Amino acid sequence: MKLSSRSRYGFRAILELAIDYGKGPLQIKTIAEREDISNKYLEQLISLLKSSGLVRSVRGPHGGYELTRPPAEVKLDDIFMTLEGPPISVECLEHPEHCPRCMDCVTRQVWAKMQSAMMGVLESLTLQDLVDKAKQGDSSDHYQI
Amino acid sequence: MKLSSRSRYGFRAILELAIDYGKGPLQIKTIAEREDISNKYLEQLISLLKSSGLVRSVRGPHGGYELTRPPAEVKLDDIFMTLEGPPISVECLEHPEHCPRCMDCVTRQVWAKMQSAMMGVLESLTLQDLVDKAKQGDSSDHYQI
DNA sequence: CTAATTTCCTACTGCTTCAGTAGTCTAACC
DNA sequence: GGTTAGACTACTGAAGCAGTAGGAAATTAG
Repeated sequence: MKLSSRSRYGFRAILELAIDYGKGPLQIKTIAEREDISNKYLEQLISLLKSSGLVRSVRGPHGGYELTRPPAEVKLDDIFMTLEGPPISVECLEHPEHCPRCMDCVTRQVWAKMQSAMMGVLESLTLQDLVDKAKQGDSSDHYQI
Repeated sequence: MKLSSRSRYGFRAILELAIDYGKGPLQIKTIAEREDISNKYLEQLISLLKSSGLVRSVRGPHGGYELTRPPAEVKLDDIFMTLEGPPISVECLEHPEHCPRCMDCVTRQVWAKMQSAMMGVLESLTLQDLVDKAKQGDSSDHYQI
């Protein structure tokens, strides 16, 4: 159950968009530099976010990407589902009719519990929460000598 | 984040061992038949469980496998870690020194939360819990007309 | 109109992991 | 000593990951 770098990079990228929300579009190469991600690869990841409607693009000079909604209205589960799909994806969770013993399958209940535990975390957080935490971390740096 | 069939099969197999705990060793082919898993593949999965100490083997005729401890003493996180490794494995969670920005990385905190949410579920359950649920499911079948 | 800038789209590639399959070897029991 | 189990190693097709590459299309500035 390794987390893909698609998710890791994707989250960091959209967090940059959240931090700069309201300041106009942010370009791929800017994000790529800040987060030290390959330009071309990041392009694909952001296009995922775009096709799911979380992000909007502006083409041409001074173009780039920006969030379609304010960070406070973007829950992390939307992002995760876009980049990674359902956490703990199992055939019998998504298509119960597929497995004949599904109804009384005990292990299935375990997967379901794990899945809802993860979703609980993701649903309880918004991009704004992350932005706040990030800024909080920044300001603590100012106290350094 | 798809759950591997290694975990799915492995859990179902060790659950069979838990159900028959105390009745002597259970053979690969028996488990394979009951759970409809390839004989040879199951062999490998059980050897994983064996090498982590959860399961013991008896060779020769009337041999097979059995749990080393009673089901009530086997927490699900032991099994999961053996079969699948840490849930949401990320380099920066296991080796924080690897990433320079780890200390104030906000996304890292999200992965950590998700991981502990999943571990919480797995640590709160034992094989005995699954056995009880499975038997409960069985007895409810008896009420069918 | 044109050139520059930026996103958009598709294809390709090396690598690793998954999900098995196959075959032989070793231990235990009768 | 033969049968019945597990033990161990190697191999394989398929899929997904993590990029790389290259050009097309849109937008803006001059």
